[in-house]
Amino acid sequence: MDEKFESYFKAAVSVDNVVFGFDHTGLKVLLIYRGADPYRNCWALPGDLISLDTNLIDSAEKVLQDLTGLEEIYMEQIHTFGKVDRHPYGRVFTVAYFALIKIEDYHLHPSSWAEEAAWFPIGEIPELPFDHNDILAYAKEQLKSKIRRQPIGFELLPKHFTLTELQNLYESILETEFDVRNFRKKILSMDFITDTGLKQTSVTHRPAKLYKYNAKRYSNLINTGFAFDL
Amino acid sequence: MDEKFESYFKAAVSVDNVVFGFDHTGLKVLLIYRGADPYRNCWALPGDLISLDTNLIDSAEKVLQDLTGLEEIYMEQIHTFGKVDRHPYGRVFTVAYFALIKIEDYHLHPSSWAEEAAWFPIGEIPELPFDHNDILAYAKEQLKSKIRRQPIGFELLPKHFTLTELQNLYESILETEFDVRNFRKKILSMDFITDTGLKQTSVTHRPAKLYKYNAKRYSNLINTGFAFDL
DNA sequence: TTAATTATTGTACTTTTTACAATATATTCG
DNA sequence: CGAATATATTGTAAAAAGTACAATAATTAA
Repeated sequence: MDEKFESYFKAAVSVDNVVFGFDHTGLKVLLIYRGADPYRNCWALPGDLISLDTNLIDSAEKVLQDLTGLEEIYMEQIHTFGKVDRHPYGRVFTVAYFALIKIEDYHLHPSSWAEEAAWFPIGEIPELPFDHNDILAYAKEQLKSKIRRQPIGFELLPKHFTLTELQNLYESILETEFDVRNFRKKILSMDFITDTGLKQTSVTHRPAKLYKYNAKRYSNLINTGFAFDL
Repeated sequence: MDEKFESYFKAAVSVDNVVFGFDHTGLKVLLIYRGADPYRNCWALPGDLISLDTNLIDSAEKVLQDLTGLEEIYMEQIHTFGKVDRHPYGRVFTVAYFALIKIEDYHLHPSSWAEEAAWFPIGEIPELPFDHNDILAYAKEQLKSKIRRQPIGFELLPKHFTLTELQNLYESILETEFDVRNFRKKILSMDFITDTGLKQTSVTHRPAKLYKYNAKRYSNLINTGFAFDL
């Protein structure tokens, strides 16, 4: 390699994950409490610098797996942030991902980081270090946009869910309201949300039917030119 | 900074631009003929390594401006590629952008690179170095998806265009066909493509009316909750 | 048995999408 | 100058999708 290239090879690249979760109180984001400099003792997005011998996507997945203990998490790269002064230690580009996890599953597998992580309601995010507030805002917009056109909402719900839960999820993320009858009609007409035959238990009122997402049917539909849009 | 961080600061980051153009023969991509190593004497996406003192977006814009001489080019970041072995000189992440330019304007401002750049029809792209073929494929998908929901098709057409040209553009990019009457009805009903009062000249048949995109009307519509979708 | 709570379902109306072909306006050529 | 050629422009009826709206059903708790 020519010497003139050397000056370029002095940057670092990190990944930062915006991890979304959902429960009956609404949409939440997983933040970690930093135990090391820079910005020690701050809440921040979970992320890490990338080792030179690790692929980008592997690095993003590893951060999440260390943090949650979960495998097969829905992740998507959303944007790369590269302002010159965004990191105090030097030139650090960060590649942001968003991830959707089922909060229940997360509680089942606490990891070494568990004590230092917490869910924050989307409306109560504190001031974060670096440009993490920007990243989070960007991720939220992406989620709003993606969830309308791709069947990813289910990633935030238990495997079996009620239509009311599904509607609450959409209303919460899209910050809007749907008519109960029309919402159900539309969802069920799409034919890839199927009745499990089961019902809620331990509720103090009429139990709702439990449904599940049928990925196979969805991909069949896609192949016929169908486009999900809510 | 702690010494343990030093090993991370040895990566380089580049930008690569997928520049789309359109003429009556269809969608085209601008490639450059590399005059320097690595991959000297190959057609490739126009891109460059990022200096440590340059913001990401500025770097992407500079590459395009050097190449085309144009200012105010429509650009959008699409994805970051970071496989370990994608560059022969070391660990290089690349942030890909797509850009839309009016081919006519480009011809008006040849730059220092002009002799080494050429438009390739989207269906006749040669084998490219690095992972540029992957980047291009990704960009093409993004374009297909974006052009349906955002009024960016006009960036590829002259300021004044006919509805037939507009329809050809959409049909070409989306690889589908529209009914002439329905297409025009839909486009014109959106109310932000306005008649200039002008007509084509120098055509050997009935001249078509010339229209233009009205950005102000579009943003007004957006504020009323309107969503473009073709 | 009644009260309380949430789940579930249908219909008429409006809007949007779709399918489909004849007429209009310009140039070129004989 | 008229005919041939080439593309531009326009409407309507039928189907599908979206919207607005409220009564009944199923369960637990008192």
